[in-house]
Amino acid sequence: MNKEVRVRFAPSPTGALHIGGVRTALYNYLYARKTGGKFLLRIEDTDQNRFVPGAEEYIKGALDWLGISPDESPWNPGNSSPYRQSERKPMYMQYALDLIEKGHAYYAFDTSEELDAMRERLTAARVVSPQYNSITRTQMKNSLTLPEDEVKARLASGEAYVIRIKIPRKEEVRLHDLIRGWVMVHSSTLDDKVLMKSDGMPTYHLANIVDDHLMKITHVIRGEEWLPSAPLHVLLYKYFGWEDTMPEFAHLPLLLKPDGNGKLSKRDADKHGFPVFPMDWKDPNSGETAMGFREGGYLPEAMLNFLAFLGWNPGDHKEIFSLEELVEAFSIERIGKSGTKFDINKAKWFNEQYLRAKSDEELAAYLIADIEKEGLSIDKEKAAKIAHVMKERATFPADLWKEGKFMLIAPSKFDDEIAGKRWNAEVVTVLATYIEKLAAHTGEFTPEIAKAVLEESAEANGIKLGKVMQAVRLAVTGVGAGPDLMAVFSIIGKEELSKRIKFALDTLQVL
RNA sequence: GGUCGAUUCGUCUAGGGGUUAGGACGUAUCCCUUUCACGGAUAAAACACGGGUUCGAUUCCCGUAUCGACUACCA
Repeated sequence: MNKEVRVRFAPSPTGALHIGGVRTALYNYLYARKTGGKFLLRIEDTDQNRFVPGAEEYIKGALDWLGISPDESPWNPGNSSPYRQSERKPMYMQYALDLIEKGHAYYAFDTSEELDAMRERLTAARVVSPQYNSITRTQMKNSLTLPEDEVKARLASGEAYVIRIKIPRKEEVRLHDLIRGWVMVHSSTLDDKVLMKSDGMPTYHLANIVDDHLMKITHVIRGEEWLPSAPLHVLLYKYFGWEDTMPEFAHLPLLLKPDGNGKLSKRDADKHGFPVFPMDWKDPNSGETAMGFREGGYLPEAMLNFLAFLGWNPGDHKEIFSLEELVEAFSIERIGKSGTKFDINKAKWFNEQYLRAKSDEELAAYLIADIEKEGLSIDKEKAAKIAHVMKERATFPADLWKEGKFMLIAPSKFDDEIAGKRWNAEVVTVLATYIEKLAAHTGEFTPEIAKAVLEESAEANGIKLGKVMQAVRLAVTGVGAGPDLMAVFSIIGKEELSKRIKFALDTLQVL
């Protein structure tokens, strides 16, 4: 009895895929996997004016990066081809005509000037919401008001026209939403939406219903911004006679700005310096590049985890979920109703968790790439050691090198504040002794040995090691903070260490 | 303006007619430590308001307020 679940993500290729869209895709993916169903990607490119080159590839790339690639899409079609609405163009007219035949739609010949004039007239007459509806359509140029002959003549002459849905004057439209329950809307508040545009393309409303039906979509999971037009869609299913197979609806809460109110937008990204797009996006028109999470150093598994929790939660206290675990735990019932502010701090926290969970070897690869970008080189083993001591303090892979540069590059200057406070005759004595003992030492230079030798150097001069540690760190790294110093010594190696200490001894003055 | 939706710590949220209203991020303090970070511990921090219903409401109902979405031949 239960048919296979089929869900779709249906973005329009008008630019970079917004992070909110990515979450919608994720929820669709999770639901499909959870139920053993299929996740399809349909490109909604019915607006030829807004087509942006590269946007389709961007959408595909973003989903691939996150590992939530669709089961059916323009690139790996299933049995519902084509997956681009522009390529499905020839299919829609017959459905619109069917609606006209049934008396649920009509031709309209009004020019945009006439539409504007109508709205102005209504506004002037203080009509609350000026729209093309059951009242106003009686005063416009359409197949409901014009004589049949004239309509035929106009159509035959190739005059531009649109097809509009004929919304009933008085009807209660009931809509069931899996997240919000029953929503009731009166048809008098709906307007006669355009179904077929004058360029022969369907609008979203028509295409969406026809395609979802033909593609046997069982659940429509989309953003809350679609809730107001959902009653129209319900009406369309009814008029087509597809009520029995009408999909279930689930309208997701919106992603909001981190401060103030409103939908999260690119402006917020610029304002707060965090991305809202999954990957870098170069706008082909303006030439400007918008920052992406991927290039910003966010790990795909961290993004997935973070995004999943924006509007959904498993109901227990577990927070770190792999994709597989998300699939297992996911349910539409546990999706929240209210809008969610975008908290980049939480995203960073997730990133840190996943970064630390990675092996030293995996992290070393990032480190090596960054190091080679600067024309330097390092062997894998050493890179892994650096990754090991640096990963606890990194948020992004790039931090490994950014914060750990001193491992390969000797300091050329020293933090003045620390120097002023900590650099003294005792340190100089200890370090001078240390260099000597280092030179005498043979064999492997482990952190333990580095420490033992340093302790000897201090004791030999009757000085407590703890008192001079900060200054020792300063001498070798140039700064007052960093990972375990003895581990650093071991990684740097005896020779380099001695060199750095000599430089410090020559450079820093005891006041 | 109209229609629809939403409302628990600063943020993400759990919960649900009787609870010390729980967790996480962030913040603060303490511990660990040669520093910073990690880690551990602790703390401050919330049921928008007003009416009902009820022995009892943060929880159910109704209003109000606030916020949001939508209001195109865009999706």
